[in-house]
Amino acid sequence: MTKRKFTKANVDDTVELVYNYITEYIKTNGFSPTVRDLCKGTGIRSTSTIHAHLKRLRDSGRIDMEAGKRRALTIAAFEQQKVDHIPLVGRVAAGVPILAEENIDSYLPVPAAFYTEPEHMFALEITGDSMIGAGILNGDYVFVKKQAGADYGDIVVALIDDEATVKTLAREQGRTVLKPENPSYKTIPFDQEGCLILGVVRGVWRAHV
Amino acid sequence: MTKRKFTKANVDDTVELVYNYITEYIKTNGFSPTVRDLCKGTGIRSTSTIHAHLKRLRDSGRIDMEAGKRRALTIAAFEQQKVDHIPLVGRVAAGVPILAEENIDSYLPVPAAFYTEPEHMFALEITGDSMIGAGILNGDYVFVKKQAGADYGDIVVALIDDEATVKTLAREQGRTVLKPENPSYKTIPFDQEGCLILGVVRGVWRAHV
DNA sequence: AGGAAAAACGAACTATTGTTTGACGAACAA
DNA sequence: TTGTTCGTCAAACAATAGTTCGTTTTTCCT
Repeated sequence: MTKRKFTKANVDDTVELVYNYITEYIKTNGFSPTVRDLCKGTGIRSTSTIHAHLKRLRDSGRIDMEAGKRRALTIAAFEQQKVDHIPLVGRVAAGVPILAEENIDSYLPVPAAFYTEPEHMFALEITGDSMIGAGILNGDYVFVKKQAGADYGDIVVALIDDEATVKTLAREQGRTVLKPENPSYKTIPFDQEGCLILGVVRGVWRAHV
Repeated sequence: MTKRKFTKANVDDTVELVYNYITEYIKTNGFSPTVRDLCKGTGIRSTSTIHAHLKRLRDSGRIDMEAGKRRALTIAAFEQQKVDHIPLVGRVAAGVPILAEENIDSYLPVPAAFYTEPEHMFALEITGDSMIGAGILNGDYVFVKKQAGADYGDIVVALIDDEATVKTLAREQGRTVLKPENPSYKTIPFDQEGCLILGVVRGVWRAHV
Protein backbone atom coordinates (compact mmCIF):
# COMPACT_ATOMS: atom_id res chain seq x y z
CA MET A 1 0.00 0.00 0.00
CA THR A 2 1.40 3.28 -1.07
CA LYS A 3 0.86 6.06 1.40
CA ARG A 4 -0.55 9.23 -0.13
CA LYS A 5 1.76 11.96 1.13
CA PHE A 6 0.32 14.93 -0.73
CA THR A 7 -2.17 15.73 -3.43
CA LYS A 8 -1.17 17.61 -6.54
CA ALA A 9 -3.98 20.01 -7.22
CA ASN A 10 -4.40 22.25 -10.25
CA VAL A 11 -1.66 24.86 -10.05
CA ASP A 12 -3.93 27.74 -10.97
CA ASP A 13 -6.25 26.86 -8.11
CA THR A 14 -3.38 26.72 -5.64
CA VAL A 15 -1.97 30.03 -6.83
CA GLU A 16 -5.41 31.51 -6.37
CA LEU A 17 -5.55 30.10 -2.86
CA VAL A 18 -2.26 31.75 -2.00
CA TYR A 19 -3.30 35.05 -3.59
CA ASN A 20 -6.59 35.13 -1.75
CA TYR A 21 -4.92 34.43 1.56
CA ILE A 22 -2.47 37.27 0.98
CA THR A 23 -5.24 39.79 0.32
CA GLU A 24 -7.25 38.49 3.24
CA TYR A 25 -4.25 38.65 5.56
CA ILE A 26 -3.32 42.17 4.54
CA LYS A 27 -6.91 43.28 4.91
CA THR A 28 -7.24 42.01 8.46
CA ASN A 29 -3.71 42.63 9.75
CA GLY A 30 -2.60 45.69 7.86
CA PHE A 31 0.71 44.12 6.92
CA SER A 32 1.94 41.36 4.65
CA PRO A 33 2.06 37.68 5.67
CA THR A 34 5.35 35.76 5.73
CA VAL A 35 6.02 32.69 3.66
CA ARG A 36 5.35 30.58 6.74
CA ASP A 37 2.13 32.42 7.49
CA LEU A 38 1.03 31.45 4.02
CA CYS A 39 1.93 27.82 4.76
CA LYS A 40 -0.37 27.78 7.75
CA GLY A 41 -3.09 29.72 5.96
CA THR A 42 -3.21 27.58 2.85
CA GLY A 43 -2.34 24.19 4.27
CA ILE A 44 0.72 23.95 2.04
CA ARG A 45 3.51 22.39 4.04
CA SER A 46 6.65 23.58 2.33
CA THR A 47 7.97 27.11 2.35
CA SER A 48 9.61 26.51 -1.00
CA THR A 49 6.24 25.68 -2.52
CA ILE A 50 4.88 28.99 -1.33
CA HIS A 51 8.01 30.61 -2.63
CA ALA A 52 7.37 29.17 -6.07
CA HIS A 53 3.79 30.38 -6.05
CA LEU A 54 4.88 33.86 -5.02
CA LYS A 55 7.22 33.94 -7.99
CA ARG A 56 4.34 32.98 -10.26
CA LEU A 57 2.19 35.74 -8.80
CA ARG A 58 4.96 38.27 -9.23
CA ASP A 59 5.69 37.17 -12.79
CA SER A 60 2.05 37.55 -13.70
CA GLY A 61 2.12 41.02 -12.16
CA ARG A 62 -0.48 40.37 -9.51
CA ILE A 63 1.71 41.07 -6.50
CA ASP A 64 4.83 43.09 -5.83
CA MET A 65 7.68 41.66 -3.78
CA GLU A 66 11.28 42.60 -3.18
CA ALA A 67 13.82 39.84 -2.81
CA GLY A 68 14.94 39.34 0.77
CA LYS A 69 12.53 41.79 2.32
CA ARG A 70 10.30 40.35 5.02
CA ARG A 71 6.56 40.94 5.06
CA ALA A 72 6.93 43.11 1.99
CA LEU A 73 4.27 41.61 -0.27
CA THR A 74 1.86 44.12 -1.74
CA ILE A 75 -1.14 43.60 -3.97
CA ALA A 76 -0.33 45.24 -7.28
CA ALA A 77 -3.96 46.07 -7.99
CA PHE A 78 -4.14 48.26 -4.90
CA GLU A 79 -1.92 50.71 -6.72
CA GLN A 80 -4.73 51.80 -9.01
CA GLN A 81 -7.17 51.82 -6.17
CA LYS A 82 -5.03 53.95 -3.94
CA VAL A 83 -6.93 56.04 -1.47
CA ASP A 84 -6.17 59.47 -0.15
CA HIS A 85 -7.64 61.00 2.93
CA ILE A 86 -8.80 64.54 2.43
CA PRO A 87 -9.87 66.93 5.15
CA LEU A 88 -13.55 67.46 5.90
CA VAL A 89 -14.03 71.16 6.60
CA GLY A 90 -16.75 71.74 9.14
CA ARG A 91 -17.13 75.44 9.56
CA VAL A 92 -15.35 78.11 7.57
CA ALA A 93 -13.95 80.50 10.13
CA ALA A 94 -13.66 84.11 9.07
CA GLY A 95 -10.22 85.25 8.03
CA VAL A 96 -8.70 81.82 8.53
CA PRO A 97 -7.25 79.76 5.68
CA ILE A 98 -9.78 77.15 4.61
CA LEU A 99 -7.47 74.27 5.47
CA ALA A 100 -6.42 75.62 8.87
CA GLU A 101 -6.50 72.99 11.55
CA GLU A 102 -9.37 74.59 13.42
CA ASN A 103 -11.61 74.17 10.42
CA ILE A 104 -10.98 70.49 9.91
CA ASP A 105 -13.50 68.10 11.40
CA SER A 106 -12.15 64.78 10.17
CA TYR A 107 -10.79 63.07 7.11
CA LEU A 108 -12.63 61.23 4.34
CA PRO A 109 -11.13 58.56 2.11
CA VAL A 110 -11.42 59.24 -1.61
CA PRO A 111 -10.27 57.25 -4.63
CA ALA A 112 -6.96 58.83 -5.56
CA ALA A 113 -7.56 57.95 -9.19
CA PHE A 114 -10.25 60.62 -9.37
CA TYR A 115 -7.85 63.45 -8.76
CA THR A 116 -4.43 64.47 -9.85
CA GLU A 117 -3.60 66.48 -6.76
CA PRO A 118 -5.42 65.06 -3.74
CA GLU A 119 -3.30 67.16 -1.42
CA HIS A 120 -5.13 70.25 -2.63
CA MET A 121 -8.59 68.84 -2.02
CA PHE A 122 -11.01 69.31 0.82
CA ALA A 123 -14.57 68.20 1.53
CA LEU A 124 -17.55 70.25 2.65
CA GLU A 125 -21.00 69.24 3.83
CA ILE A 126 -23.83 70.98 2.00
CA THR A 127 -26.49 72.87 3.93
CA GLY A 128 -29.56 74.01 2.06
CA ASP A 129 -31.10 73.19 -1.30
CA SER A 130 -29.89 76.02 -3.48
CA MET A 131 -28.07 73.64 -5.84
CA ILE A 132 -30.80 71.06 -6.36
CA GLY A 133 -30.74 71.68 -10.10
CA ALA A 134 -27.16 70.47 -10.26
CA GLY A 135 -27.99 67.35 -8.30
CA ILE A 136 -26.42 68.65 -5.10
CA LEU A 137 -28.78 68.12 -2.19
CA ASN A 138 -28.90 69.09 1.47
CA GLY A 139 -26.53 66.87 3.45
CA ASP A 140 -24.37 65.92 0.46
CA TYR A 141 -20.63 66.14 0.68
CA VAL A 142 -18.84 68.05 -2.05
CA PHE A 143 -15.19 67.39 -2.80
CA VAL A 144 -13.43 70.59 -3.67
CA LYS A 145 -10.16 71.40 -5.34
CA LYS A 146 -8.64 74.40 -3.67
CA GLN A 147 -7.96 77.16 -6.19
CA ALA A 148 -8.46 80.91 -6.34
CA GLY A 149 -9.81 81.13 -9.88
CA ALA A 150 -12.46 79.25 -11.84
CA ASP A 151 -14.15 79.11 -15.24
CA TYR A 152 -17.69 80.17 -15.97
CA GLY A 153 -19.91 77.14 -15.56
CA ASP A 154 -17.83 75.70 -12.76
CA ILE A 155 -19.53 74.95 -9.49
CA VAL A 156 -17.47 76.83 -6.94
CA VAL A 157 -17.12 77.22 -3.22
CA ALA A 158 -17.03 80.96 -2.52
CA LEU A 159 -16.66 83.05 0.57
CA ILE A 160 -19.10 85.95 0.72
CA ASP A 161 -18.82 88.20 3.73
CA ASP A 162 -17.24 85.45 5.80
CA GLU A 163 -19.80 82.83 4.82
CA ALA A 164 -19.03 79.87 2.60
CA THR A 165 -21.47 79.04 -0.18
CA VAL A 166 -21.62 76.66 -3.11
CA LYS A 167 -22.88 78.11 -6.38
CA THR A 168 -22.32 78.04 -10.12
CA LEU A 169 -19.97 80.71 -11.37
CA ALA A 170 -21.59 82.43 -14.36
CA ARG A 171 -21.63 85.58 -16.46
CA GLU A 172 -24.96 87.38 -16.82
CA GLN A 173 -25.62 90.76 -18.40
CA GLY A 174 -21.97 91.64 -18.41
CA ARG A 175 -21.45 90.81 -14.76
CA THR A 176 -19.89 87.86 -12.99
CA VAL A 177 -22.39 86.23 -10.68
CA LEU A 178 -22.82 83.30 -8.34
CA LYS A 179 -25.86 81.45 -9.59
CA PRO A 180 -27.88 79.03 -7.49
CA GLU A 181 -29.35 76.05 -9.35
CA ASN A 182 -32.80 76.56 -7.85
CA PRO A 183 -35.34 79.11 -9.11
CA SER A 184 -36.42 80.07 -5.59
CA TYR A 185 -32.99 81.48 -4.80
CA LYS A 186 -31.56 84.75 -6.00
CA THR A 187 -28.46 85.16 -8.09
CA ILE A 188 -25.67 86.79 -6.11
CA PRO A 189 -23.53 89.46 -7.77
CA PHE A 190 -19.89 88.55 -7.52
CA ASP A 191 -18.20 91.84 -6.82
CA GLN A 192 -14.60 91.51 -5.81
CA GLU A 193 -15.12 93.22 -2.43
CA GLY A 194 -15.52 90.58 0.28
CA CYS A 195 -15.90 87.85 -2.32
CA LEU A 196 -13.40 85.06 -2.64
CA ILE A 197 -13.33 81.81 -4.56
CA LEU A 198 -12.06 79.03 -2.34
CA GLY A 199 -12.21 76.18 -4.80
CA VAL A 200 -14.03 74.24 -7.51
CA VAL A 201 -16.33 71.29 -6.87
CA ARG A 202 -14.87 68.11 -8.34
CA GLY A 203 -17.09 65.51 -6.78
CA VAL A 204 -20.29 64.90 -4.89
CA TRP A 205 -20.97 62.19 -2.36
CA ARG A 206 -24.34 61.35 -0.89
CA ALA A 207 -25.10 58.64 1.66
CA HIS A 208 -28.64 57.31 1.76
CA VAL A 209 -29.62 56.30 5.24
CA MET B 1 37.68 70.81 22.13
CA THR B 2 34.80 68.49 22.72
CA LYS B 3 33.40 66.88 19.64
CA ARG B 4 29.64 67.05 19.39
CA LYS B 5 28.61 63.48 18.63
CA PHE B 6 24.87 63.85 18.81
CA THR B 7 22.25 66.36 19.79
CA LYS B 8 19.59 65.56 22.34
CA ALA B 9 16.45 67.12 20.96
CA ASN B 10 13.07 67.34 22.63
CA VAL B 11 11.75 63.80 22.89
CA ASP B 12 8.30 64.69 21.66
CA ASP B 13 9.75 66.19 18.52
CA THR B 14 11.83 63.10 17.86
CA VAL B 15 8.88 60.79 18.46
CA GLU B 16 6.93 62.89 16.00
CA LEU B 17 9.74 62.58 13.49
CA VAL B 18 9.66 58.79 13.79
CA TYR B 19 5.88 58.68 13.58
CA ASN B 20 5.78 60.84 10.47
CA TYR B 21 8.39 58.74 8.76
CA ILE B 22 6.41 55.59 9.49
CA THR B 23 3.24 56.99 7.94
CA GLU B 24 5.16 58.36 4.99
CA TYR B 25 6.95 55.05 4.43
CA ILE B 26 3.77 52.99 4.61
CA LYS B 27 2.02 55.40 2.27
CA THR B 28 4.68 55.14 -0.43
CA ASN B 29 5.73 51.50 -0.01
CA GLY B 30 2.58 49.78 1.10
CA PHE B 31 4.36 47.99 3.93
CA SER B 32 5.94 48.90 7.23
CA PRO B 33 9.53 50.17 7.60
CA THR B 34 12.06 48.24 9.69
CA VAL B 35 13.84 49.69 12.69
CA ARG B 36 16.88 50.23 10.51
CA ASP B 37 14.81 51.89 7.80
CA LEU B 38 13.67 54.33 10.44
CA CYS B 39 17.30 54.97 11.41
CA LYS B 40 18.12 56.02 7.87
CA GLY B 41 14.93 57.98 7.48
CA THR B 42 15.20 59.99 10.66
CA GLY B 43 18.94 60.35 10.98
CA ILE B 44 18.93 58.55 14.32
CA ARG B 45 21.95 56.32 14.46
CA SER B 46 21.03 53.64 16.96
CA THR B 47 18.43 50.95 16.42
CA SER B 48 17.79 50.85 20.14
CA THR B 49 16.83 54.53 20.12
CA ILE B 50 14.25 53.82 17.43
CA HIS B 51 13.11 50.86 19.44
CA ALA B 52 12.52 53.07 22.47
CA HIS B 53 10.53 55.55 20.39
CA LEU B 54 8.42 52.76 18.94
CA LYS B 55 7.57 51.63 22.47
CA ARG B 56 6.50 55.18 23.32
CA LEU B 57 4.32 55.33 20.23
CA ARG B 58 2.77 51.99 21.08
CA ASP B 59 2.18 52.95 24.71
CA SER B 60 0.44 56.13 23.65
CA GLY B 61 -1.73 54.06 21.31
CA ARG B 62 -0.63 55.74 18.10
CA ILE B 63 0.81 52.67 16.42
CA ASP B 64 0.30 48.93 16.71
CA MET B 65 3.23 46.53 16.80
CA GLU B 66 3.74 42.90 17.74
CA ALA B 67 6.94 41.89 19.48
CA GLY B 68 9.33 40.04 17.22
CA LYS B 69 7.35 40.52 14.03
CA ARG B 70 9.26 42.21 11.22
CA ARG B 71 7.76 45.07 9.23
CA ALA B 72 4.57 44.76 11.26
CA LEU B 73 4.03 48.36 12.32
CA THR B 74 0.57 49.72 11.61
CA ILE B 75 -0.86 53.16 12.17
CA ALA B 76 -3.63 52.85 14.71
CA ALA B 77 -5.55 55.81 13.26
CA PHE B 78 -5.97 54.04 9.93
CA GLU B 79 -8.33 51.69 11.68
CA GLN B 80 -11.06 54.31 11.77
CA GLN B 81 -10.46 55.32 8.19
CA LYS B 82 -10.56 51.81 6.85
CA VAL B 83 -11.53 51.47 3.25
CA ASP B 84 -13.34 48.66 1.53
CA HIS B 85 -13.22 47.93 -2.14
CA ILE B 86 -16.57 47.12 -3.62
CA PRO B 87 -17.19 45.75 -7.10
CA LEU B 88 -18.21 48.06 -9.91
CA VAL B 89 -20.80 46.23 -11.97
CA GLY B 90 -20.57 47.10 -15.63
CA ARG B 91 -23.33 45.25 -17.36
CA VAL B 92 -26.01 43.16 -15.77
CA ALA B 93 -26.04 39.91 -17.67
CA ALA B 94 -29.36 38.12 -17.90
CA GLY B 95 -29.83 35.24 -15.54
CA VAL B 96 -26.45 35.69 -13.93
CA PRO B 97 -26.04 36.65 -10.28
CA ILE B 98 -25.33 40.36 -10.03
CA LEU B 99 -21.95 39.84 -8.41
CA ALA B 100 -20.81 37.13 -10.82
CA GLU B 101 -17.28 37.66 -12.01
CA GLU B 102 -18.30 38.40 -15.58
CA ASN B 103 -20.31 41.40 -14.45
CA ILE B 104 -17.57 43.05 -12.46
CA ASP B 105 -15.58 45.76 -14.21
CA SER B 106 -13.32 46.90 -11.40
CA TYR B 107 -13.34 47.84 -7.75
CA LEU B 108 -14.01 51.20 -6.11
CA PRO B 109 -12.75 52.22 -2.67
CA VAL B 110 -15.45 53.33 -0.25
CA PRO B 111 -15.24 54.54 3.34
CA ALA B 112 -16.01 51.48 5.40
CA ALA B 113 -17.54 53.68 8.07
CA PHE B 114 -20.46 54.41 5.77
CA TYR B 115 -21.69 50.84 5.70
CA THR B 116 -22.15 48.03 8.12
CA GLU B 117 -21.76 45.27 5.58
CA PRO B 118 -19.48 46.38 2.75
CA GLU B 119 -19.22 42.80 1.52
CA HIS B 120 -22.81 43.00 0.33
CA MET B 121 -22.33 46.22 -1.61
CA PHE B 122 -21.78 46.87 -5.28
CA ALA B 123 -21.52 49.97 -7.45
CA LEU B 124 -23.31 50.80 -10.70
CA GLU B 125 -22.81 53.59 -13.22
CA ILE B 126 -25.99 55.48 -14.04
CA THR B 127 -27.12 55.85 -17.64
CA GLY B 128 -29.92 58.27 -18.38
CA ASP B 129 -31.61 61.07 -16.48
CA SER B 130 -34.71 59.37 -15.13
CA MET B 131 -33.69 60.03 -11.51
CA ILE B 132 -32.76 63.70 -11.80
CA GLY B 133 -35.36 64.62 -9.19
CA ALA B 134 -33.50 62.56 -6.63
CA GLY B 135 -30.21 64.19 -7.48
CA ILE B 136 -28.95 61.18 -9.43
CA LEU B 137 -27.57 62.27 -12.78
CA ASN B 138 -26.27 60.58 -15.89
CA GLY B 139 -22.76 59.24 -15.25
CA ASP B 140 -23.12 59.14 -11.48
CA TYR B 141 -22.12 56.04 -9.58
CA VAL B 142 -24.63 54.58 -7.17
CA PHE B 143 -23.52 52.37 -4.30
CA VAL B 144 -25.99 49.62 -3.74
CA LYS B 145 -26.64 47.22 -0.90
CA LYS B 146 -27.60 43.87 -2.30
CA GLN B 147 -30.98 42.75 -0.99
CA ALA B 148 -34.09 41.19 -2.43
CA GLY B 149 -36.66 43.32 -0.61
CA ALA B 150 -37.07 47.05 -0.03
CA ASP B 151 -39.35 49.61 1.59
CA TYR B 152 -41.56 52.03 -0.25
CA GLY B 153 -39.62 55.22 -0.77
CA ASP B 154 -36.33 53.42 -1.19
CA ILE B 155 -34.37 54.00 -4.36
CA VAL B 156 -33.80 50.52 -5.72
CA VAL B 157 -31.90 48.75 -8.45
CA ALA B 158 -34.37 46.45 -10.17
CA LEU B 159 -34.13 43.98 -13.00
CA ILE B 160 -36.97 44.28 -15.50
CA ASP B 161 -36.92 41.81 -18.36
CA ASP B 162 -33.16 41.36 -18.04
CA GLU B 163 -32.43 45.07 -17.88
CA ALA B 164 -31.19 46.81 -14.77
CA THR B 165 -32.81 50.10 -13.82
CA VAL B 166 -32.65 52.50 -10.90
CA LYS B 167 -36.00 53.83 -9.67
CA THR B 168 -37.91 54.73 -6.53
CA LEU B 169 -40.03 51.90 -5.15
CA ALA B 170 -43.51 53.28 -4.41
CA ARG B 171 -47.15 52.35 -3.94
CA GLU B 172 -49.67 54.10 -6.17
CA GLN B 173 -53.36 53.35 -6.52
CA GLY B 174 -53.01 50.06 -4.73
CA ARG B 175 -50.15 48.85 -6.89
CA THR B 176 -46.45 48.59 -6.32
CA VAL B 177 -44.57 50.60 -8.92
CA LEU B 178 -41.10 51.71 -9.93
CA LYS B 179 -41.25 55.46 -10.12
CA PRO B 180 -38.75 57.59 -12.02
CA GLU B 181 -37.91 60.96 -10.45
CA ASN B 182 -38.42 62.83 -13.70
CA PRO B 183 -41.82 63.87 -15.09
CA SER B 184 -40.85 62.98 -18.64
CA TYR B 185 -40.55 59.31 -17.77
CA LYS B 186 -43.36 56.87 -17.17
CA THR B 187 -44.00 54.98 -13.96
CA ILE B 188 -43.36 51.27 -14.41
CA PRO B 189 -45.74 48.76 -12.86
CA PHE B 190 -43.86 46.33 -10.67
CA ASP B 191 -45.51 43.01 -11.36
CA GLN B 192 -43.67 40.06 -9.95
CA GLU B 193 -43.24 38.39 -13.35
CA GLY B 194 -39.80 39.19 -14.70
CA CYS B 195 -39.28 41.84 -12.04
CA LEU B 196 -36.60 41.49 -9.44
CA ILE B 197 -35.14 43.84 -6.85
CA LEU B 198 -31.38 43.57 -6.82
CA GLY B 199 -30.62 46.06 -4.08
CA VAL B 200 -31.18 49.43 -2.45
CA VAL B 201 -29.17 52.57 -3.25
CA ARG B 202 -27.13 53.63 -0.22
CA GLY B 203 -24.85 56.21 -1.75
CA VAL B 204 -24.23 58.35 -4.80
CA TRP B 205 -20.89 59.49 -6.16
CA ARG B 206 -20.36 62.01 -8.89
CA ALA B 207 -17.04 63.22 -10.30
CA HIS B 208 -16.99 66.63 -11.95
CA VAL B 209 -14.49 66.78 -14.77
C1' DA C 1 30.79 72.41 39.89
C1' DG C 2 28.85 67.94 40.82
C1' DG C 3 25.51 64.50 40.29
C1' DA C 4 21.27 62.39 38.68
C1' DA C 5 18.18 61.47 35.00
C1' DA C 6 17.08 61.13 30.32
C1' DA C 7 18.22 60.12 25.72
C1' DA C 8 21.14 58.47 22.22
C1' DC C 9 24.75 55.39 20.89
C1' DG C 10 27.11 51.09 19.13
C1' DA C 11 27.70 46.50 19.30
C1' DA C 12 26.37 42.03 20.15
C1' DC C 13 22.79 38.64 20.49
C1' DT C 14 18.84 36.14 18.86
C1' DA C 15 15.44 34.43 15.90
C1' DT C 16 12.30 35.16 12.46
C1' DT C 17 11.96 34.66 7.79
C1' DG C 18 13.52 34.57 2.70
C1' DT C 19 16.04 31.35 -0.26
C1' DT C 20 18.17 27.23 -2.05
C1' DT C 21 18.79 22.27 -2.79
C1' DG C 22 17.81 17.63 -3.72
C1' DA C 23 14.44 14.08 -3.49
C1' DC C 24 9.79 12.10 -3.96
C1' DG C 25 5.15 11.49 -5.93
C1' DA C 26 1.59 12.37 -9.30
C1' DA C 27 0.04 13.32 -13.90
C1' DC C 28 0.63 12.59 -18.61
C1' DA C 29 2.33 11.16 -23.04
C1' DA C 30 4.84 7.97 -25.93
C1' DT D 1 5.31 0.13 -19.06
C1' DT D 2 8.59 3.75 -18.94
C1' DG D 3 10.33 8.26 -18.95
C1' DT D 4 9.68 13.20 -18.48
C1' DT D 5 7.81 17.10 -16.34
C1' DC D 6 5.94 19.54 -12.73
C1' DG D 7 4.27 20.40 -8.08
C1' DT D 8 5.26 19.41 -3.43
C1' DC D 9 8.05 18.34 0.37
C1' DA D 10 11.69 18.54 4.12
C1' DA D 11 15.69 20.32 5.69
C1' DA D 12 19.40 23.21 5.79
C1' DC D 13 21.32 27.69 4.81
C1' DA D 14 21.79 32.67 4.90
C1' DA D 15 20.69 37.09 6.28
C1' DT D 16 17.54 40.56 7.49
C1' DA D 17 15.73 42.61 11.32
C1' DG D 18 13.87 42.75 16.44
C1' DT D 19 15.79 43.01 21.05
C1' DT D 20 19.01 43.72 24.83
C1' DC D 21 22.98 45.66 27.27
C1' DG D 22 26.42 48.63 28.88
C1' DT D 23 28.38 53.09 27.83
C1' DT D 24 28.52 57.93 26.51
C1' DT D 25 26.61 62.43 26.07
C1' DT D 26 23.47 66.00 27.10
C1' DT D 27 20.36 68.44 30.01
C1' DC D 28 18.84 69.97 34.20
C1' DC D 29 18.64 70.45 39.08
C1' DT D 30 20.90 71.48 43.41
